[in-house]
Amino acid sequence: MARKSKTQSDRPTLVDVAREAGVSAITVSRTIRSPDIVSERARNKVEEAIRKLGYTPDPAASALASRSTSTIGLLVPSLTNNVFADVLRGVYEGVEGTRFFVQIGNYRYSALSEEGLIRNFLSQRPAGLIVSSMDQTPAGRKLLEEAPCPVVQIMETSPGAVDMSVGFDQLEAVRAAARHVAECGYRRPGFLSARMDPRAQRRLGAFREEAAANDMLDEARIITTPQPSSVGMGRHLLEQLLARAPDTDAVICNNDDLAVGALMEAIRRNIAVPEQLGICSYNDIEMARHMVPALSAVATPRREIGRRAIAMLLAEIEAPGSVTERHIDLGYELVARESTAPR
Amino acid sequence: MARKSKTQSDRPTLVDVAREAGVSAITVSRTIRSPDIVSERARNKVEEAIRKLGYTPDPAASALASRSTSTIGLLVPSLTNNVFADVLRGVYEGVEGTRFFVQIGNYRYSALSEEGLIRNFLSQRPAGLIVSSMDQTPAGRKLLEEAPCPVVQIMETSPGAVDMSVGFDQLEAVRAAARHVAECGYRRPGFLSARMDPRAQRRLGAFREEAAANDMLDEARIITTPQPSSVGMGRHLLEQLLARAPDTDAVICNNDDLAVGALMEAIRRNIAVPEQLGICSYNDIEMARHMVPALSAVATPRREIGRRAIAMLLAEIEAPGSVTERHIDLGYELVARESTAPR
DNA sequence: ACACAAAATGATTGCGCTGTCATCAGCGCG
DNA sequence: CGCGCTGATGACAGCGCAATCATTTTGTGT
Repeated sequence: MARKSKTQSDRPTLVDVAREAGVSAITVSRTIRSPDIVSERARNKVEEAIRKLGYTPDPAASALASRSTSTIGLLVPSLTNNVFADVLRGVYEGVEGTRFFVQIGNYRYSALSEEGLIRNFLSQRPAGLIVSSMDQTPAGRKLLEEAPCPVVQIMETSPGAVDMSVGFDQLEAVRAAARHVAECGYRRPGFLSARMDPRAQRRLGAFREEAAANDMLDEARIITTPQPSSVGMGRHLLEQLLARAPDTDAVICNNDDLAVGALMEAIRRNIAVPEQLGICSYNDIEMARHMVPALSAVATPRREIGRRAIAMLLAEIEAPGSVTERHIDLGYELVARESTAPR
Repeated sequence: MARKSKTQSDRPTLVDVAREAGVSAITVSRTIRSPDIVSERARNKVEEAIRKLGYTPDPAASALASRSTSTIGLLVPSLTNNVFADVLRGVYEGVEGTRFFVQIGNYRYSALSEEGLIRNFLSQRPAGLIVSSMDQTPAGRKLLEEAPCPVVQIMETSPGAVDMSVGFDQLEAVRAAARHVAECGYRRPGFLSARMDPRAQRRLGAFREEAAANDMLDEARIITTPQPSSVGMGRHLLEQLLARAPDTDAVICNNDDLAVGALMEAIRRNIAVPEQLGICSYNDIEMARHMVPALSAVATPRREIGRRAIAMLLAEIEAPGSVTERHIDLGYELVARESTAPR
């Protein structure tokens, strides 16, 4: 207990390094955190000692003393969803090589557990937070507003963002899909959607508006399920759609899984795509373009969202207030391929 | 500086709660960590005080004092790969509701950066570690052997596992695929593989053996690339294969992306699957069974691997040495569907 | 050579919690 | 009625680092 740490079988500490290098502990701390304010002589000695002892800083002690960590919290509603898998990749690309690391919280599309996770993350004094929606509970929102760290909300555009945001106009993107289908000459489009979280609801709303504007809204052609999205679900939903409205001539799918599933179901039934049935997907993951026929889709910048979110966060962490462009709209792109065609 | 923490604008501490509840700080600590050794009276008072003050423990202080965290490190070679996405889901399912949380490290199929990540994670005093291979550098392996926490190696079966392991026999699984193709009567099978990490290499080796045993090994039909796997890559590799060996009558793909890509390329070229070309996939992600034709595949227990790995880890953390079954073989399953058929 | 600013370094203290013992109350039992 | 025992509680120190302020060294201009 009273032994000097040197005698402990444990890892070396700052003090051990300091002794080895013949400097004070704080100098060691400084050569690690801001080498430029330490003389070259001292720096060399310290670095040598660190190498010799195999020293690595204890993040817990650092966090306690400095009252902040190198953790960036990332809240996503799902791990299953390909969309967030892509966002995640972008995020990890962005943190790679920095001193930060990411911790993922999955709130499973439950605003309540999202609130819990926010509370939980915040209690860890994170360096920054990325959250995947604007749909927090009032308490959750308040926590974010008062968070002692930068916060980036992703996926959608700014209205109501707490601090910073990166995304695109999801509603406009869906409208673009509906418009595209209408412009191709399809007159009786359906809409398939799984997992009806608030964002999916809003997208459906946007579809309704745009369809109505083109005088082709028919509630019977809107098929949704609260269950998770999957290729199998896409097949199932198309099956339902065709049972309820056999004369449907196009279908907009709320994501790629569903679109692939719908396409496969159409092929099984010998329904010609795009002639008898147009299919337009949402998000455009890599496989969509390789299907036969290749899927038309609204491409969304998922990976880029992750990258930019991290970039903003890091900039703001290094120099609070330095980020001037606090709300980024990355846009979307309608990519017409073979699964829709002018008729 | 000399102010009592009460005056600080900051969050309440253990001491604040203790004062509020009229007990000592350590009692508060105990009611949080092991409520059963605290009298009911004290527990109630403390819980009340915690609620009143909105206290949350500071994990950094806890980690420093107790010399251990609630972090579980998860090292994966890729975030893009669907296989690890599934493992990840299993892992997150497993930690949900526990006091632990997962931190992911992506070593991008580089044993060297894996070593760095191991070092890095270990310096955080994790509660446990999950690593996705047996292919560490010698130094990396040594670190794992001496790790002061339980370690689970996943994906493969035990030979050479450092501590615990969960996986299945990858080589036997590939052999099963080759055998299946042979049993269907295909005589000139090819093999497509992307991202030739050590595991992929070994699988290719197993294919070679089994193919040779069935007298149908032809090096010209083995097409690999160091690049990442994707559906597009699957199309590309099949294209190469057919250019080099047009009489190929079946193809075993090292994962589902490639298989889907190969299938799509075959469809584009009007090659009848399974009649002219049999396709057998590896892993069997959800979409594989929904393709037209449905893909035959060796199904691997990815999600279950994640779940079991966490389960073992948590058991071992709670009671070191309590886990008796330290090497779990979850097996695989050959699922014959439409993309292969007896001829 | 000297004064003075700037740069480099150091001593001290405390972050919030838990490990380790010591203490104390309550209880059954001879 | 006091003994020892168990279960509950507390006092104290220290985990390893960084903030703060004090001190020393170095460099600069005249």
